[in-house]
Amino acid sequence: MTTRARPLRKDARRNRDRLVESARALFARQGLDVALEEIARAAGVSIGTLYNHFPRRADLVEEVFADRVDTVARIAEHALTLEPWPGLVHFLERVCELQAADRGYNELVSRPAGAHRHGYELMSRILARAKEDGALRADITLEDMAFVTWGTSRTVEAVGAVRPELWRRHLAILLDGLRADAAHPLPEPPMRPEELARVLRGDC
Amino acid sequence: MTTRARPLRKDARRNRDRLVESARALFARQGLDVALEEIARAAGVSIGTLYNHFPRRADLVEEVFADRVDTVARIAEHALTLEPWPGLVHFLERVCELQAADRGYNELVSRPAGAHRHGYELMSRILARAKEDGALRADITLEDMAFVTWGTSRTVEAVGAVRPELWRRHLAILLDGLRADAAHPLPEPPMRPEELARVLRGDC
DNA sequence: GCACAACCTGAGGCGGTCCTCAAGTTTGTT
DNA sequence: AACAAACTTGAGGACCGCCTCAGGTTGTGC
Repeated sequence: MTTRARPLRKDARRNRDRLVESARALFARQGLDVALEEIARAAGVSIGTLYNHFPRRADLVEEVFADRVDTVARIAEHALTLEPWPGLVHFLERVCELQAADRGYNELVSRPAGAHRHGYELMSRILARAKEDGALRADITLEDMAFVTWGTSRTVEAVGAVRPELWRRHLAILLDGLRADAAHPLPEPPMRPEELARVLRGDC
Repeated sequence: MTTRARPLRKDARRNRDRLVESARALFARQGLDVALEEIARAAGVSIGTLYNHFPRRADLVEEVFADRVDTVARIAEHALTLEPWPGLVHFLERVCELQAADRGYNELVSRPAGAHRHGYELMSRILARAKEDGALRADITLEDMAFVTWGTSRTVEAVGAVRPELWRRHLAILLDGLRADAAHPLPEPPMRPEELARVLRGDC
């Protein structure tokens, strides 16, 4: 957590908030690689001030997308109130909607390096329920869900300008591939949790 | 075609070949955004010479990946000699292998803008056969194959450093989603050919 | 072996982003 | 009101990749 020893001076607080707000808007529209100077300009603040508050770009990114952790958790909790399979579908659809609505978030979750996946425990439960129900194939693991994120992320970004909702078709095909009644043996063992971690850290 | 009125002078020919060769290697390892100066250096040639032969980066990219058109066509032809469903599987696996083996090619086929998809007619035949056979679901179109490319492309690039073959698992799940026995109604109508063209052109 | 066209060279200008820091301004405190 | 600490400012240096062009070099045809 970013609890500070001293509270910020009120002008500093204001500037910081403006920076986060501008960054949020620009990340959403233009992705995570916007020029920092542009963010500062949009916030009506100098580039030096931006660096005062966020020495590294990653600090700003983290601040901007901190709320997404809660959002995903809430989605997951709601999914758990539905029937097992529809719950899984709902969860994945809502997460993809987040990706489709925010280019920066889409890059964040799909780009190895700097990504952190949310709501592990909740997602595990969603999967476990769907498996017990017999709807989700048994050979799918939590780590396989990364394929859904990565797969749709490219589609979302590709078709965004032409037909923004088209990723739903891609996801639907993928979902049919997750159903127990379609299951054919999978090649390659699933990612071990530690392997996924390395991927997300962007190890080389 | 790049048939020239005059044949190149022999030193020019040599330099051009070296440039293409160096570019091929660097694109494969580092992606399409390598510095042009680095390519020139690797070719033992000045940056000016690179610009003489390839005024725009796209010219160089096109030259480097020209052979892929034939490669994909050959894969498709071979796929047509197999049983319908295994033929489709084989085709998609081989194309993904190309993506996995060459970062530049992976970016080229998956990145809207500058991409051109190969062997349309052949791929159509592969799909048609698999549908007639009853293995491939009937509501899948040629344009849906873009989802396979886009989907696996991100996975390929994400897991390349950790477990290069892991995309096979992603592809297998996707393939199970393409099977007729798994088919559930799809949301969103398929891309119209013209929509796919716009996506690949990178329209905004 | 001469002359001209074809080709090569690379220093340097341009535009862009990152990041720093010394000097100036604002805020909270006494 | 006055002071110290907190904060802001923005010009400017460093780096990078793109691209040009005037001048030098090499190959080819006669």
